[in-house]
Amino acid sequence: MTEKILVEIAWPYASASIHVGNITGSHLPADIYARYHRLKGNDVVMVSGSDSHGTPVTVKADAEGTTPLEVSKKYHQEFVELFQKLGIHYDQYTTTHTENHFKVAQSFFLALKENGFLYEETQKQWYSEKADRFLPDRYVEGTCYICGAEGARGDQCDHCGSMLDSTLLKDPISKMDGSTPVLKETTHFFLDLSKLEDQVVSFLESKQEFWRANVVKQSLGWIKAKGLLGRPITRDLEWGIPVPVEGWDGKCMYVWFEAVIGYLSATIEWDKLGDENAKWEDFWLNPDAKASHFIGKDNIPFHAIMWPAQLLGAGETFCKIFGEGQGKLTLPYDVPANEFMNMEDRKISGSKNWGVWGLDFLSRYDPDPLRFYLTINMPETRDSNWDWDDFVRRNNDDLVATWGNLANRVLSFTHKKWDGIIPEPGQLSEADNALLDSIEKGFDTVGNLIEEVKLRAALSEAMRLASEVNKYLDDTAPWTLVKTDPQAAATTVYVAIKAIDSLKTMLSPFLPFTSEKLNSYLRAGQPLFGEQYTQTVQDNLGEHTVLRYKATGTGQWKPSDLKGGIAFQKPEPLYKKLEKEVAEEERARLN
RNA sequence: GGCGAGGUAGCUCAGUUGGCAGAGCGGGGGACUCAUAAGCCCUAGGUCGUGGGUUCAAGUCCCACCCUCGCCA
Repeated sequence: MTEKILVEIAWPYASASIHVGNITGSHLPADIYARYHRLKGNDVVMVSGSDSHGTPVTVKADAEGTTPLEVSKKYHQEFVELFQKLGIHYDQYTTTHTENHFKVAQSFFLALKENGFLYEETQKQWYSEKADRFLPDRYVEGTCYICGAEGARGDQCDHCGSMLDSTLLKDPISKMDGSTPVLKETTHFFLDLSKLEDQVVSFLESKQEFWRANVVKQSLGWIKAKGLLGRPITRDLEWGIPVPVEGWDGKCMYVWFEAVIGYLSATIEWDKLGDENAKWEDFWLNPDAKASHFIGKDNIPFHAIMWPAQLLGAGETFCKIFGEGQGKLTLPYDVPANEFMNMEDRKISGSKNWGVWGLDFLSRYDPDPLRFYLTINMPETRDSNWDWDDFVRRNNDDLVATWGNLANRVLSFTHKKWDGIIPEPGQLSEADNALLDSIEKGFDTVGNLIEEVKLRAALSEAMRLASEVNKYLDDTAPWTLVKTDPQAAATTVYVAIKAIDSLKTMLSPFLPFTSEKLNSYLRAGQPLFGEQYTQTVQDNLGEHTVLRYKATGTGQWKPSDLKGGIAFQKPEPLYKKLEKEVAEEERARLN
């Protein structure tokens, strides 16, 4: 049965470069999952985009003396370039600053309003008369009213660790312009989460056996602690999506509320730009569709509590207001949140330049070694650590030695002794069949692990199978056999090539570039995967670039059916060994 | 402070319902030579964060504490 698989990745803020922690946290696991399902023949749509709105973008623009639009466009272009070079195959990577997203988000807002899940409330907030605007809590500094420490932020005091009520902060100063802010009343829309609490709780309870423990337990624990309270969904901002209600000029939707709606709007944009087979309704109004959110642990409450609440609240009314489709919006199938990756035992930090940035890495190294290291070290159950010595070691001792060398030794040997033609096998021995059976079972084992998003284990299992082929070769020793029994040696080599051809498929979600290269040796003109391309979209807000995917791949998640007698080109090594000194050089780049 | 996750071999991590502590890599030794001095075989190693408790039996269950990370509308 063909499944509808929606793969949704947390939207990166268009105000800072993407580092290895971001990649291993969400984009990479999502891509591996999506590629696997594409090979399985399922209908996959993988969506995300740049979060163009929000305070970080505005702050960056102020700092650089430019506009939020320019800042967001610059980072968006950078992200699109990175995903292409790293092979993150988005069907639709867009931005939140599009006419389409505005319309979807506003319809969503109005659906919640019509269904009675919004209310208005007036609160006091710091206001800079100098800049003529309200200040986000974390951009107000002052003296902590609990411990008396200076330099406390409006939302938290780093000295005593307390969460603060920003309006009680003493001697406040605006971090944006250095002025002394004043408290001013402002009215906002709130999402009435208390009315949705019961539905969210039963939704989470239904996922208890299936979702990762940290996701379910943290979410249920949060709700149990205080209950779900109303939460503001609008802010006093110029830059963002206007509140679609008369008399609300100068107010925009809060990004936490608006950005997650991007999953829906990106799918709708994908539909509009695609052919008649591309239907957003198949993924959003279909209870059997499987929608998974790939996020970091900091984002759990927004995807496991807020977003389900938003979807439940909008319900069938969204379609009515939006004017397309009919039915209830589908709730998430899974939220496989990852923990964090540290850099050389310290937290990754953009401002301290402590990290490895995706594009910078790819200017010196190939994408697959990065994907390999980030997968085998993925922070699935606890924080993990990027260590340059470990990177070099994993590259040389695992990737090159176990898998790269296996492919190279077999293909080189065959090319030398059989003139570049895969030999015809004779009768298969017990050992031959045992190896091929083992590999065949691997498709189920590895596939199931990927479906459960246990990607470290999945990759380890595939590597273990590669190791099994190495053992098989040493046991059968075709380089000796070829001197005494050429037909037996031919059979052995054929079996080994078939095993490698299968492993290439099994590893291709993880290592797409080198798998494609290996595949091209054996099946010229039959690529495993499709192609990425960019497209410029014009609308009332200007133009934006989207990254899209053309599904022209021929790869299938099943054992090799390669026949003897096929000519193949002389192989080149798939990976490079790295000098040990690389680790020292790279560490010197930090900070 | 509250909630959640994590703490197991030198390193990175597995350990399902309690039942003789596991893997990969690194270290030590060996046979081979197709291969990127890669691969294969053998081997060494651990007070399972700490302290109590339950049990015939605890990495696993209970209590307290320590450390790391995240969240707290």
